[in-house]
Amino acid sequence: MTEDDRHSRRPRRITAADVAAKAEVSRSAVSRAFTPNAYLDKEKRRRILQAALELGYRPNALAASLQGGQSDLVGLVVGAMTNPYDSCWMAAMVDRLNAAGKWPVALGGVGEQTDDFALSLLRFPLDALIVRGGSVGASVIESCLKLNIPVILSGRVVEAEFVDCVSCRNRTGMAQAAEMLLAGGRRRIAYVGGPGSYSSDRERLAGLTEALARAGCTIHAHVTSDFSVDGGARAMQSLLAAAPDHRPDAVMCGNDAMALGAISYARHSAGLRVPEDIALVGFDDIPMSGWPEFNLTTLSNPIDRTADELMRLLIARLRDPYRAAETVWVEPDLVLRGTH
Amino acid sequence: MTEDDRHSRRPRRITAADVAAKAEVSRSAVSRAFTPNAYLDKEKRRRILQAALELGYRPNALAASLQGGQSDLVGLVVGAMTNPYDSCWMAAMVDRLNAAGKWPVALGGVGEQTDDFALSLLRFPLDALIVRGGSVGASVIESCLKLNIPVILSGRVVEAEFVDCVSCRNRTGMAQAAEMLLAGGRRRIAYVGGPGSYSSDRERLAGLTEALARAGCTIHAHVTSDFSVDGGARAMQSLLAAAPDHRPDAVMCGNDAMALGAISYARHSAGLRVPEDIALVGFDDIPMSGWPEFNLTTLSNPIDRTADELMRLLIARLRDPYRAAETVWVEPDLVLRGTH
DNA sequence: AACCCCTCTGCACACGTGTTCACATAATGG
DNA sequence: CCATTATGTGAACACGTGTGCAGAGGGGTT
Repeated sequence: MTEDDRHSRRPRRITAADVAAKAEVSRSAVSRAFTPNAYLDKEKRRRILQAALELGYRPNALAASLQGGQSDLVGLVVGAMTNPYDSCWMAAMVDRLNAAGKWPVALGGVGEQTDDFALSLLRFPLDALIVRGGSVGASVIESCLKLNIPVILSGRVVEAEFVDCVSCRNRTGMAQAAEMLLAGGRRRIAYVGGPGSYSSDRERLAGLTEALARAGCTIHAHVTSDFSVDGGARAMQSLLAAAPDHRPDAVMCGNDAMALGAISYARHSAGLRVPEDIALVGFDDIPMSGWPEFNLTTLSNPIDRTADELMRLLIARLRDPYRAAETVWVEPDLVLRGTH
Repeated sequence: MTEDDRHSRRPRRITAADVAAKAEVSRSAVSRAFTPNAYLDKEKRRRILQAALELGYRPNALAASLQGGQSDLVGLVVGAMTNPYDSCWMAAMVDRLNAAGKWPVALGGVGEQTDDFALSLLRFPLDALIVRGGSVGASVIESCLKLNIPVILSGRVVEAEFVDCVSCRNRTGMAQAAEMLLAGGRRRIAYVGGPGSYSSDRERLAGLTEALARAGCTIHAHVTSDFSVDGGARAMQSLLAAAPDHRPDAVMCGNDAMALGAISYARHSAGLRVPEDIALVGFDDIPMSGWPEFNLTTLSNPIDRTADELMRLLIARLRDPYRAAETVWVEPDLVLRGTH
């Protein structure tokens, strides 16, 4: 060992062999001391655990997982973590995974770069990969399946073996909200959506379009944005740039974040009254939407229910890797507040 | 292999041996094909990579890390992920860690349970553990050091070998804000803090107390809450329960989340004008505080700067595990908006 | 005494990878 | 022609763990 090595090389982790040496037993005995139902003399086990405690020893979970068991690592691909819904979703999932003894390896961001990251993530022997929305491409899912890593999707449905899904019924939910607006006399209904690449966004748009068609209307305007608060404000700005009698009398947003930005712009920048001058409806029912400042009418996209189902699918998949793929549909509820 | 095994046992992951068999080369050659500067026939490497692509093979990072290298796994302990500041902090860290080729293993929650979780997390050979605020106890830090896992703290300072820290100058920042309120004529200044177990909260309270003392004042009231929006609203409710001439004319909050809840309660439930009837100051400058609905005067606790420094400390620590512990202080800026 | 069961223990292996080592072949230089 | 170097290759090992296997005792039963 050179001088350089001694100083820059990382110090070794304490191993079972170190504990064995200190407790003057074999290395096997140390391993057995940490295995609940293994034959081991009581006194010996006590001595080993004592030595382990003093040294701060913990079995290396990675080395153990090499033996063919589970690694307890679960990939968690979140979309845009600055988005309030995604961030709540992540909090809910991290809590549940921790409680179930699983460890989420987090991956954020959106776009092509995320695909590259996700592929690097697959270097780890994950028990499963949980993906929020359309944050990764089909190639990632394909790679997972080749590696025998089960995939669980939240907010998107892909029909494939070993791919379980939880999704909200976007179309019927959106239609329900549109009918409510029509019943309230609104006729010039605009839609502020996200990038067309998101299937959830396409479904929400479809639900709106169909409900309007049933009432003999068409969509008044369609602006695409980016699911962010600022993006919602910009979208509202462009909608209000039309001549006054061509302005929409209601705006449905693809998610709550954009709806909040839109409300803010309408009230504080355009000086409009909500809902008197213009109605606004969101989608997701994030906590902020219930605050008195916004009091947003929206569709609930229940995170707790979704997270519970995701965990149920995960556990079931780990118990039986060959079970048939399952898709769970979650019903959105119309939450009537003060902006319609 | 029994019938039961075939159906319930998890399918094996593709290994280098599988690729070697398919490409009709030795397993060593496969390993070399994925090592940039290894001697290997060009044509052979091409054939191996082709076979790997078809099988979807990826080297198992865990097995590789057994050799003594880095695992590229970094523990990331977040406090309350539903808290907007913590959630922004997490987003910033996850993005940076991904970009640096590190993988955050996330752990949320607060309290004793978190300590247990954190200890389980240490079963993995982490390159480092990054901890936000006071979310884990001293025993966890001690365990890390025994296992030679470096610890990096954000928002708390612990003086110990191999423990690097990034912290905001809470005391001077808070004092600066208090002086601004005093200069504006406020005299009955109350504080809404978090649980006293948080050192950042104690420092903020100390800064306020000192500034008041210099002006010959004392703190008007001190309510402890939980750093949440709802908690801020409840705290404001209890402050306003006093007889009108004993109500505070200014409230400083331990973080922005509580300040937003307090504003909301003051305006919508108590019918007060902010800042005419009562001034409000927060701490953190989360994005929401800049929205026109709130327009909160606050102290910036710059997340980008903090995250950059945390990453710098991480990289430096991995490069030289024996370097001296370093503490970085980040200066908060007073952000004057409309609530003071 | 002969036999068996139960408890306890250490050796040895497997897991998947990167790398060292010894060796083989080809190319180059004199 | 030989000597030297450059390039390519597979066997073997180390990493840290859990467990199968065989053996060693001890105690009880026939």
